[in-house]
Amino acid sequence: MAADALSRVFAALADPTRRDMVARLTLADATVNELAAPYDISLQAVSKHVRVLADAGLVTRSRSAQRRPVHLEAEVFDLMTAWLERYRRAAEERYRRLDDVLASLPDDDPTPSAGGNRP
Amino acid sequence: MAADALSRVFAALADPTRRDMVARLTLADATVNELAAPYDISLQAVSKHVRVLADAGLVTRSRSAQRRPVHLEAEVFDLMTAWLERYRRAAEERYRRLDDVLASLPDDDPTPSAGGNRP
DNA sequence: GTCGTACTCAACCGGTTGGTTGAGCACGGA
DNA sequence: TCCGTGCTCAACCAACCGGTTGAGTACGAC
Repeated sequence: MAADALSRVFAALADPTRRDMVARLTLADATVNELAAPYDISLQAVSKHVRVLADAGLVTRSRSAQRRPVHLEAEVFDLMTAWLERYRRAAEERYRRLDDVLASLPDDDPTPSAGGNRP
Repeated sequence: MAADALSRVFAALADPTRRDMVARLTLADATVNELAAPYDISLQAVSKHVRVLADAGLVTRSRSAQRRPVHLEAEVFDLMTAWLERYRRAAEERYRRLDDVLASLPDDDPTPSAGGNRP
Protein backbone atom coordinates (compact mmCIF):
# COMPACT_ATOMS: atom_id res chain seq x y z
CA MET A 1 0.00 0.00 0.00
CA ALA A 2 1.03 3.57 -0.56
CA ALA A 3 1.59 4.34 3.10
CA ASP A 4 4.18 7.10 2.87
CA ALA A 5 3.36 10.74 2.27
CA LEU A 6 5.14 11.08 -1.04
CA SER A 7 3.37 8.06 -2.50
CA ARG A 8 0.01 9.44 -1.47
CA VAL A 9 0.78 12.78 -3.09
CA PHE A 10 1.94 11.24 -6.35
CA ALA A 11 -1.01 8.86 -6.41
CA ALA A 12 -3.42 11.71 -5.75
CA LEU A 13 -2.03 13.68 -8.67
CA ALA A 14 -2.02 10.68 -10.99
CA ASP A 15 -5.71 11.26 -11.70
CA PRO A 16 -6.48 13.95 -14.30
CA THR A 17 -9.73 14.93 -12.60
CA ARG A 18 -7.90 15.55 -9.34
CA ARG A 19 -5.16 17.49 -11.11
CA ASP A 20 -7.85 19.64 -12.68
CA MET A 21 -9.35 20.25 -9.26
CA VAL A 22 -5.98 21.29 -7.93
CA ALA A 23 -5.57 23.63 -10.87
CA ARG A 24 -8.90 25.28 -10.16
CA LEU A 25 -8.19 25.47 -6.45
CA THR A 26 -5.13 27.58 -7.18
CA LEU A 27 -7.58 30.27 -8.31
CA ALA A 28 -9.94 30.13 -5.36
CA ASP A 29 -11.25 27.90 -2.61
CA ALA A 30 -14.34 25.98 -3.63
CA THR A 31 -17.07 23.79 -2.21
CA VAL A 32 -17.62 20.22 -3.33
CA ASN A 33 -20.62 21.35 -5.33
CA GLU A 34 -18.61 24.01 -7.11
CA LEU A 35 -15.82 21.56 -7.79
CA ALA A 36 -18.28 19.02 -9.15
CA ALA A 37 -19.94 21.37 -11.63
CA PRO A 38 -17.70 20.82 -14.68
CA TYR A 39 -17.56 17.03 -14.41
CA ASP A 40 -20.09 14.49 -15.48
CA ILE A 41 -19.79 12.38 -12.36
CA SER A 42 -21.80 12.17 -9.17
CA LEU A 43 -21.29 14.46 -6.20
CA GLN A 44 -20.22 11.48 -4.13
CA ALA A 45 -17.45 10.68 -6.57
CA VAL A 46 -16.19 14.27 -6.31
CA SER A 47 -16.38 14.02 -2.55
CA LYS A 48 -14.19 10.92 -2.72
CA HIS A 49 -11.67 12.74 -4.92
CA VAL A 50 -11.51 15.57 -2.40
CA ARG A 51 -10.92 13.03 0.34
CA VAL A 52 -7.99 11.56 -1.56
CA LEU A 53 -6.51 15.03 -1.98
CA ALA A 54 -7.04 15.72 1.72
CA ASP A 55 -5.44 12.43 2.77
CA ALA A 56 -2.43 13.38 0.67
CA GLY A 57 -2.27 16.72 2.48
CA LEU A 58 -2.85 18.65 -0.73
CA VAL A 59 -6.01 20.32 0.53
CA THR A 60 -7.66 21.08 3.85
CA ARG A 61 -11.32 21.39 4.78
CA SER A 62 -13.08 23.89 6.99
CA ARG A 63 -16.68 24.51 7.84
CA SER A 64 -18.68 27.68 7.37
CA ALA A 65 -22.41 27.13 7.71
CA GLN A 66 -23.42 24.05 5.68
CA ARG A 67 -20.50 24.58 3.37
CA ARG A 68 -17.19 22.82 3.72
CA PRO A 69 -14.88 24.78 1.45
CA VAL A 70 -11.80 23.07 0.09
CA HIS A 71 -8.53 24.94 0.41
CA LEU A 72 -5.33 24.13 -1.44
CA GLU A 73 -2.21 23.72 0.69
CA ALA A 74 0.98 24.91 -0.97
CA GLU A 75 3.35 23.19 1.43
CA VAL A 76 3.03 19.71 -0.01
CA PHE A 77 4.19 21.02 -3.34
CA ASP A 78 7.46 21.80 -1.66
CA LEU A 79 7.80 18.16 -0.67
CA MET A 80 7.39 17.08 -4.28
CA THR A 81 9.60 19.81 -5.61
CA ALA A 82 12.35 18.74 -3.23
CA TRP A 83 12.15 15.12 -4.35
CA LEU A 84 11.93 16.03 -8.01
CA GLU A 85 14.66 18.60 -7.96
CA ARG A 86 17.03 16.24 -6.21
CA TYR A 87 16.77 13.53 -8.83
CA ARG A 88 16.35 15.82 -11.78
CA ARG A 89 19.62 17.48 -10.89
CA ALA A 90 21.33 14.14 -10.35
CA ALA A 91 20.06 12.86 -13.68
CA GLU A 92 21.17 15.96 -15.50
CA GLU A 93 24.56 15.90 -13.87
CA ARG A 94 25.00 12.34 -14.98
CA TYR A 95 23.88 13.38 -18.45
CA ARG A 96 26.44 16.18 -18.47
CA ARG A 97 29.12 13.76 -17.38
CA LEU A 98 28.21 11.66 -20.39
CA ASP A 99 28.86 14.66 -22.60
CA ASP A 100 32.36 14.81 -21.22
CA VAL A 101 32.92 11.22 -22.14
CA LEU A 102 31.48 11.71 -25.59
CA ALA A 103 33.53 14.84 -26.15
CA SER A 104 36.70 12.93 -25.52
CA LEU A 105 35.82 10.36 -28.14
CA PRO A 106 36.77 10.79 -31.81
CA ASP A 107 33.44 9.98 -33.46
CA ASP A 108 30.36 12.19 -33.49
CA ASP A 109 26.75 11.61 -32.41
CA PRO A 110 24.29 11.81 -35.31
CA THR A 111 21.21 10.66 -33.34
CA PRO A 112 19.03 13.58 -32.31
CA SER A 113 16.17 11.40 -31.06
CA ALA A 114 17.88 9.88 -28.08
CA GLY A 115 19.53 12.91 -26.64
CA GLY A 116 17.59 15.99 -27.47
CA ASN A 117 19.86 18.96 -27.59
CA ARG A 118 20.85 20.22 -24.21
CA PRO A 119 23.07 23.28 -24.57
CA MET B 1 -8.19 5.80 -17.67
CA ALA B 2 -4.95 7.58 -17.08
CA ALA B 3 -4.08 7.88 -20.72
CA ASP B 4 -2.18 11.16 -20.68
CA ALA B 5 1.56 11.43 -20.17
CA LEU B 6 1.45 13.34 -16.91
CA SER B 7 -0.89 10.82 -15.31
CA ARG B 8 1.39 7.98 -16.28
CA VAL B 9 4.40 9.76 -14.82
CA PHE B 10 2.69 10.54 -11.53
CA ALA B 11 1.27 7.03 -11.29
CA ALA B 12 4.67 5.53 -12.00
CA LEU B 13 6.26 7.55 -9.20
CA ALA B 14 3.45 6.79 -6.75
CA ASP B 15 5.11 3.46 -5.99
CA PRO B 16 8.01 3.58 -3.48
CA THR B 17 9.80 0.68 -5.15
CA ARG B 18 9.77 2.47 -8.48
CA ARG B 19 10.92 5.71 -6.87
CA ASP B 20 13.79 3.82 -5.34
CA MET B 21 14.67 2.41 -8.75
CA VAL B 22 14.68 5.90 -10.20
CA ALA B 23 16.92 7.06 -7.38
CA ARG B 24 19.40 4.30 -8.10
CA LEU B 25 19.26 4.92 -11.83
CA THR B 26 20.45 8.46 -11.30
CA LEU B 27 23.75 6.91 -10.26
CA ALA B 28 24.17 4.51 -13.16
CA ASP B 29 22.29 2.49 -15.75
CA ALA B 30 21.35 -0.97 -14.54
CA THR B 31 19.97 -4.26 -15.80
CA VAL B 32 16.74 -5.74 -14.50
CA ASN B 33 18.74 -8.24 -12.49
CA GLU B 34 20.80 -5.51 -10.88
CA LEU B 35 17.70 -3.49 -10.15
CA ALA B 36 16.00 -6.49 -8.60
CA ALA B 37 18.83 -7.33 -6.21
CA PRO B 38 17.81 -5.22 -3.19
CA TYR B 39 14.14 -6.17 -3.29
CA ASP B 40 12.46 -9.27 -2.02
CA ILE B 41 10.22 -9.69 -5.03
CA SER B 42 10.42 -11.79 -8.16
CA LEU B 43 12.33 -10.78 -11.24
CA GLN B 44 9.07 -10.67 -13.17
CA ALA B 45 7.66 -8.13 -10.76
CA VAL B 46 10.74 -5.95 -11.24
CA SER B 47 10.39 -6.33 -14.97
CA LYS B 48 6.83 -5.08 -14.68
CA HIS B 49 7.97 -2.07 -12.67
CA VAL B 50 10.53 -1.24 -15.32
CA ARG B 51 7.83 -1.47 -17.96
CA VAL B 52 5.66 1.00 -16.07
CA LEU B 53 8.59 3.40 -15.84
CA ALA B 54 9.28 2.95 -19.55
CA ASP B 55 5.64 3.53 -20.49
CA ALA B 56 5.78 6.75 -18.51
CA GLY B 57 8.86 7.78 -20.47
CA LEU B 58 10.99 7.89 -17.34
CA VAL B 59 13.42 5.27 -18.60
CA THR B 60 14.50 3.80 -21.91
CA ARG B 61 15.79 0.36 -22.79
CA SER B 62 18.58 -0.71 -25.06
CA ARG B 63 20.15 -4.03 -25.89
CA SER B 64 23.75 -5.06 -25.56
CA ALA B 65 24.22 -8.81 -25.82
CA GLN B 66 21.64 -10.54 -23.62
CA ARG B 67 21.46 -7.53 -21.36
CA ARG B 68 18.84 -4.85 -21.68
CA PRO B 69 20.16 -2.01 -19.56
CA VAL B 70 17.71 0.53 -18.18
CA HIS B 71 18.57 4.18 -18.64
CA LEU B 72 16.97 7.08 -16.83
CA GLU B 73 15.62 9.90 -19.00
CA ALA B 74 15.91 13.34 -17.48
CA GLU B 75 13.50 15.05 -19.85
CA VAL B 76 10.32 13.79 -18.25
CA PHE B 77 11.38 15.36 -14.99
CA ASP B 78 11.16 18.68 -16.78
CA LEU B 79 7.54 17.95 -17.64
CA MET B 80 6.71 17.34 -13.99
CA THR B 81 8.75 20.26 -12.80
CA ALA B 82 6.89 22.51 -15.19
CA TRP B 83 3.51 21.32 -13.96
CA LEU B 84 4.50 21.48 -10.32
CA GLU B 85 6.17 24.85 -10.52
CA ARG B 86 3.22 26.36 -12.29
CA TYR B 87 0.72 25.42 -9.61
CA ARG B 88 3.06 25.84 -6.71
CA ARG B 89 3.68 29.38 -7.78
CA ALA B 90 -0.01 30.01 -8.34
CA ALA B 91 -0.86 28.63 -4.92
CA GLU B 92 1.76 30.74 -3.24
CA GLU B 93 0.72 33.83 -5.11
CA ARG B 94 -2.86 33.28 -4.06
CA TYR B 95 -1.74 32.90 -0.49
CA ARG B 96 0.07 36.20 -0.73
CA ARG B 97 -2.94 37.83 -2.39
CA LEU B 98 -5.15 36.70 0.46
CA ASP B 99 -3.48 39.26 2.67
CA ASP B 100 -4.45 42.00 0.23
CA VAL B 101 -8.01 40.78 0.04
CA LEU B 102 -8.43 40.59 3.77
CA ALA B 103 -7.04 44.08 4.12
CA SER B 104 -9.36 45.67 1.59
CA LEU B 105 -12.62 43.74 1.78
CA PRO B 106 -15.47 45.30 3.77
CA ASP B 107 -18.11 42.64 3.12
CA ASP B 108 -19.16 40.64 0.14
CA ASP B 109 -21.32 37.83 -1.19
CA PRO B 110 -19.57 36.38 -4.21
CA THR B 111 -21.27 32.93 -4.19
CA PRO B 112 -24.95 32.93 -5.22
CA SER B 113 -24.79 29.17 -5.70
CA ALA B 114 -28.02 28.31 -3.89
CA GLY B 115 -30.21 30.41 -6.12
CA GLY B 116 -29.25 29.96 -9.70
CA ASN B 117 -27.13 27.18 -10.93
CA ARG B 118 -28.60 23.84 -10.03
CA PRO B 119 -29.31 22.02 -13.29
C1' DG C 1 23.15 -28.07 -31.91
C1' DT C 2 22.71 -27.67 -26.78
C1' DC C 3 23.09 -25.23 -22.62
C1' DG C 4 22.88 -21.22 -19.50
C1' DT C 5 21.75 -16.51 -18.81
C1' DA C 6 18.72 -12.65 -18.99
C1' DC C 7 14.92 -11.49 -19.46
C1' DT C 8 9.50 -11.30 -21.11
C1' DC C 9 4.72 -13.06 -21.79
C1' DA C 10 0.53 -15.13 -19.92
C1' DA C 11 -2.58 -16.51 -16.55
C1' DC C 12 -4.05 -16.03 -12.09
C1' DC C 13 -5.08 -13.90 -7.31
C1' DG C 14 -6.23 -10.57 -3.58
C1' DG C 15 -6.54 -5.76 -2.60
C1' DT C 16 -7.33 -1.06 -4.16
C1' DT C 17 -9.62 2.44 -6.99
C1' DG C 18 -13.12 5.16 -9.43
C1' DG C 19 -17.48 5.01 -10.26
C1' DT C 20 -22.52 4.14 -9.05
C1' DT C 21 -26.98 4.42 -6.03
C1' DG C 22 -29.44 5.04 -1.70
C1' DA C 23 -29.70 6.49 2.83
C1' DG C 24 -28.48 9.70 6.43
C1' DC C 25 -26.46 13.65 8.90
C1' DA C 26 -25.58 18.86 9.79
C1' DC C 27 -26.97 23.17 9.38
C1' DG C 28 -29.68 27.62 8.37
C1' DG C 29 -34.13 29.58 7.00
C1' DA C 30 -39.28 29.83 6.67
C1' DT D 1 -40.44 22.59 13.85
C1' DC D 2 -40.10 21.01 9.52
C1' DC D 3 -37.76 21.65 4.99
C1' DG D 4 -34.10 22.26 1.70
C1' DT D 5 -29.32 22.45 0.84
C1' DG D 6 -24.72 20.56 1.18
C1' DC D 7 -22.28 16.99 1.97
C1' DT D 8 -20.81 12.17 3.75
C1' DC D 9 -21.31 7.17 4.81
C1' DA D 10 -22.23 2.47 3.20
C1' DA D 11 -22.66 -1.06 0.03
C1' DC D 12 -21.82 -2.61 -4.31
C1' DC D 13 -19.43 -3.28 -9.00
C1' DA D 14 -16.02 -3.47 -12.81
C1' DA D 15 -11.40 -2.42 -13.79
C1' DC D 16 -6.76 -2.02 -12.51
C1' DC D 17 -2.40 -2.92 -9.84
C1' DG D 18 1.31 -5.37 -7.56
C1' DG D 19 2.47 -9.61 -6.70
C1' DT D 20 2.91 -14.69 -7.79
C1' DT D 21 4.21 -18.99 -10.78
C1' DG D 22 5.12 -21.32 -15.15
C1' DA D 23 6.33 -21.29 -19.76
C1' DG D 24 8.69 -19.12 -23.60
C1' DT D 25 12.08 -16.14 -26.19
C1' DA D 26 16.73 -14.02 -27.41
C1' DC D 27 21.29 -14.27 -27.28
C1' DG D 28 26.22 -15.78 -26.34
C1' DA D 29 29.16 -19.66 -24.93
C1' DC D 30 30.55 -24.41 -25.39
